[in-house]
Formats: sequence, C-alpha cells, structure tokens
Amino acid sequence: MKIDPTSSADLSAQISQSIKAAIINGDLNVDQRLPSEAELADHFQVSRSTVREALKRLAAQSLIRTQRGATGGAFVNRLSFEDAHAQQVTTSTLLLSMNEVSFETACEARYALERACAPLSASRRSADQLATMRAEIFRQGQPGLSDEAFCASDVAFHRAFVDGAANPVLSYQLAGAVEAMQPLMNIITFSARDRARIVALHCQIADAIDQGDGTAASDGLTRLETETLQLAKKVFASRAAKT
Amino acid sequence: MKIDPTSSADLSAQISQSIKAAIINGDLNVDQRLPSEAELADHFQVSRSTVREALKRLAAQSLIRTQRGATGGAFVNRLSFEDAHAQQVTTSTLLLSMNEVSFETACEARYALERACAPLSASRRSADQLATMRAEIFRQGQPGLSDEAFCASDVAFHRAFVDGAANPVLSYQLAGAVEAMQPLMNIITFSARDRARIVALHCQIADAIDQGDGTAASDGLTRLETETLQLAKKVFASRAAKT
DNA sequence: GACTTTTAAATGTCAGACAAATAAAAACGA
DNA sequence: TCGTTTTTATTTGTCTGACATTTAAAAGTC
Repeated sequence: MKIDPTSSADLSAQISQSIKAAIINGDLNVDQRLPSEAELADHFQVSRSTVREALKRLAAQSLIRTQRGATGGAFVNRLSFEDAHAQQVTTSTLLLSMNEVSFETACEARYALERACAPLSASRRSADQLATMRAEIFRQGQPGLSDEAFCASDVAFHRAFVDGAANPVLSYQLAGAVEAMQPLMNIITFSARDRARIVALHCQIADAIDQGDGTAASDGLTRLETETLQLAKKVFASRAAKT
Repeated sequence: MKIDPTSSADLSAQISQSIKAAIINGDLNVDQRLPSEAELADHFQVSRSTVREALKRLAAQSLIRTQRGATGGAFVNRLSFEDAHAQQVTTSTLLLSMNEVSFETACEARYALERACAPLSASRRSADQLATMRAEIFRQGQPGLSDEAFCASDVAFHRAFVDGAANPVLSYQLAGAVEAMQPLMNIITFSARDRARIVALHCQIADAIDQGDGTAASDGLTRLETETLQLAKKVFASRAAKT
C-alpha cells in the first residue's frame, strides 16, 4: 500500500484509493483488521486526521466497518447483498432525479430488466413468494388505499416477482431499479379504474408465474409497461394543462 | 438539516446522512454550494474535523465535489452516468469476489440482463455500435491474442451491444454487471477451439442485431451462456484435478 | 486600460489533547 | 480456586488551534 507523493490529489483520496485497491486485490481479506489509525498515519507519513478522512470514505462505501475499544479498529467488511442493494437504490434514485432521464426511459429500463427474470421466476418462485404476490394484489384492490400505499404495494409485488428468480445478483440489481423508480411513480395519482386495470395485469402475471409460464409473465409485464406509460402521459398532460 | 443529539451513531455519519437526505429531498439542488465547513460546524454544533469527515463520506459517493480557494467549497454534484457506472462496477465486483456467488449464478444474471436489451438493441443500434461489435469480433479472431486481451475485447463487444439499446439507464446497469464479471472470466483460459466457438456465436449475435432480429440475438446470447458455463466447468474440473 | 500585487476566504493538512468504549489483565474477596 | 470487581491499555471519536495552499476578487501601479 503506497501513495504517490507527487500527485496533486487529496491525500485522503489517495490513501482511501490505495486501501480500496488492496481490498479488491485480495491483500486485505474479509474481516481482517486494518492497522490502527496511528499506524496507518505512520505508514503513509500523514496525520491521523488525514487517515481518518480516508477511512470515512471507505466506510461510506461499506468497504470497512469500525469498532471502538481495545480490540477495535477498522475491519474489511463483507459486502452484503443488502448493502449493495441500498447503494444501488441511492445511486439510481439520484441518477433519475438529477439527470433528466425521461419517465419513458426509466420505465423502459425497468420493465426490460423485469422481463429478464420472468422465465426464471416462473420456474423457481417459492410458494411463499407467490403468496406474497397474491397478498399484495389483494391489498391493491382494497378501497381507500392511499396512492403512496398503492405504490409501496406495487413495489412489494414486483420485489417478490424478482426474488422469485432465486438469483441474488438479479435481485439486488433489479429491486434497486424498481425501488429507485418509486419517487417517479409517486407523482402519479391512480383513479379507481386505473387501479383496477393494474390489478388485473398483476393477476395475469401472478397466474402466469403460478403456471410456470415465463412467456405469459413477460407479456403481462409488457402490457403493464404500456399501461404505466399511458397513465404517466395522462398525468403529465393534465399537469401541462394547468400551467 | 438537523441531527439527533441522543443518537449513539457517529456524528459524522449522522451529518452526512442529514445532508444526503437534503440532497435527495431536493432542499439542495445540483451545483448549489453547501455552507462552508466552518458554517456547517457552527450549524451542527460540532468541530470542523467532524464536518470534514461527513463531507468526505459524501464525496466518496460522488454526491458532492469540493473546490479550494476563495469561491470554493462543497457543491452538490450532478451524478453522471459515468460515476454511477463506476460505483456499480466497484460494488458488483466486490460483491462477486466476497460473497461466494457461484460462477453459474453470476453468469445467469449477466445473460438474463443482456437478453433484456436484445430487442431494444436490435431495433435501435447505431451503425457505429454495430461496427464496433464487428471490429471486436475481428480482434477476437486474431491469433496470438492473450486471454486478458480476449476478455477485454469480449467486454467491449457486449458493451457495444448493450449501448445499442440506446437507454442510458440500461447501459450503466448492464455494462456494470458485465465488467464486474471480468475478474471471474479472466481465470478462464481460452483454447483456439473455444475462441472459435465464441467468435461464431458473437457473429450470430451481430448478424441478428444487423437484421433487427431481437429474438435471434436473444437466442444467440442463450447459446453463449451455455458455452461459457461449459468452459467454466471444464476449467474448474481441471483445477480440482490438480489438487 | 492592462498588468501586478495584495488580500480574503475557503479547503487541505498537521499536532496535540481529551472523551468514550472496550477487552484484557490485575486485584480482590469468599 | 473461582467469581467478581477494579484497573489498565488500546483504539476510535471528537475538539481546538494552527498553518499551508489554492483561488478569485480587490486594490494598487504604470
């Protein structure tokens, strides 16, 4: 672990980069303890504050965790799917909110990704996951449900669908994409008729998954995408009319 | 922007969380300047070091950038697709290397995701992207190419394929997934016969994209997945035999 | 008016101190 | 001897104050 003394970059950035490389490279293993802040400061010939700033950078990426006390220190973190998922949601959410990604583009990406796991989910979903999907459909049919609650249930439905693929890599990536879209979805108001149509499509998808028919599930998703886009268009049109 | 004085969490973590929420929430807009470190320290009633650690956390996530000098300070960063892509690669790479995700699982996820953009890429790819795919295929056929170079070219091929979908959200997510798998792929040695088979499949995919046939491209990807899995199995078997 | 110098503001880095948490070691008591 | 309590050492968390460096604007100069 070395840093370039001629570089113009911040020392803390260089140090965090150096440690990060050591982790990726396997020089530092999971759960291994890093040298103490004082030792690192000595090693890199910088002050303890600088080392601390570097460590905070790593902590922000869930690469390390710190413990206080006698046997404490910074430890290489085993990146969990949960951590990765949380990061994915934050990144995607900010990306969508800051980058003028159109609703159409985000929607297209989301449903394309979901269709990717339709065949897997159809053949592997557990009874429990199917039950969750059915339960969320039921919830979505309840009258008096707020739009936010409807959206949240929608996310839960799709999450169960994605988890049905029994592939954690797909789960964390897709669930992240779906959740990131929630703020965009929340601006839509769903009339009773809209909800009925969505619930019907969710039923189609759940049935297809129930019967192990990935193609039908995929078709259902496509119809849901069309429906969602039309809804969004309606909302944006009425918004434009107001101004 | 407030913090909970009764919380046991690190102050720097709380502060970074608070600022992050303000950004996501829209209280702080893109390119807006945050208060200076001294002002933030005053606002949160903590020392400047603590504020700095919080800011470094945010910088590590590309949420802010800092400039030195008279009119400098910390500015809310517009998260670029490039930044998001880099984070995605890091996260996925670490996840795959640390979490005992089997090659099969990673491979399955990757090809499922790629198939998701096959129809889009088939109908939208630019001439340039198709040319890139063809060029990489040609490179892959060159004798004397190292395994690393072959892998890199493979990644470039798939990257062009994914970019062909003309959906930046898909691009950053999928390209991230593909690149994250590169370290896993690099352990495979490709014999001349293996390479020939892969190149043939790449040709099939490029032809399908050329003709706007998304289904055929998808089928090609499925065959490529099977081929890759068999290759990996062979490598793992010979490895096991050695020990 | 164009150029140079000065100044002020901000981040980057350092040194040293103390607080708080924590586990191991030591002391103590039955 | 065993269990409990106290002490101690280590490490991270936080604070204070200082100085270096960068940068742009303001002031000064010709």
